[in-house]
Amino acid sequence: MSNRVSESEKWVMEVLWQESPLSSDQVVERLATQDWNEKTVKTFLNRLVKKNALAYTRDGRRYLYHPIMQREEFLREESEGFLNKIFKGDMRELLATFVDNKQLSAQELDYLRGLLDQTPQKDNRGKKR
Amino acid sequence: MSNRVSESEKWVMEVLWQESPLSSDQVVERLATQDWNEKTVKTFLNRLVKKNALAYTRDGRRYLYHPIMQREEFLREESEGFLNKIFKGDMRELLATFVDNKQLSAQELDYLRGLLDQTPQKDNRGKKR
DNA sequence: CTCAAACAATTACACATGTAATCTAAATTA
DNA sequence: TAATTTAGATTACATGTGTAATTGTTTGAG
Repeated sequence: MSNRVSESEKWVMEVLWQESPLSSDQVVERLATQDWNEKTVKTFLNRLVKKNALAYTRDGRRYLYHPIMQREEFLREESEGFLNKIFKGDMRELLATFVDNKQLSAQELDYLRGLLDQTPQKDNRGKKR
Repeated sequence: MSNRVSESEKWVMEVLWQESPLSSDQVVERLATQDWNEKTVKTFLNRLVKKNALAYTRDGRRYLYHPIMQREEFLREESEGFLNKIFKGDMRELLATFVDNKQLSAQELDYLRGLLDQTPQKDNRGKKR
């Protein structure tokens, strides 16, 4: 089995990133909008445990699940993968496609400008790691 | 069969976006770096034709392939899908993740600032195209 | 203590994808 | 013309994913 969290599985992760630990039934409840059978959700919980994205503690006869993989880590990995797969790692083309085709709102543009203004650049000193 | 161009298939598309029409052998040549068996590439060509991403004309006993789907269209769709799947359509979070985690270079930042300065905003009147 | 309810674990099955091998028909060559 | 080559067409098969149903097991209700 791959170790990657699939699209459907991601919805389960989102629930648990928002609130955890939760029992499988609680996860099912919170995914009512997805209109999945309870069994389906449980399959995803199982697979996510096997993928080391979730873990659980026992609570009597049932499990309480909590994330191991963190949301930021997930987003970072997916973003990185997407950039490489679709844009061959060319950030400028990615940005151009988004900025160009998405017709960003004034707010999004301002937000982005703000980000840029605070963003330390790659060649800055003081970046530890 | 899904109509989506898969990751491997995309490499074939890239070749033909760059230069077309090409015979299958020519495509194989240009994909030498991928280290795929010729049969594998042929499979991808076939699937891409079925998916209406490629078409061909006959040239004697062989086919000359050319793209139907355009690169910009592909990038736009993939970007849109990624934004929705991973960031639930929240452009700000996407941008934040990229800007934050990718540690953009000074050049990329400048490039992005330039894009922003010319980008017409969503609520602008006179949106042409 | 026995049995049913309710969990989790296991199994199922179709479709997509990666990765080819085999089959078939047409063209080339002997 | 018969045999061989070769291109495309068809088939193959494992793994991942979506989507559950079935089986096994523990615990609470009688």
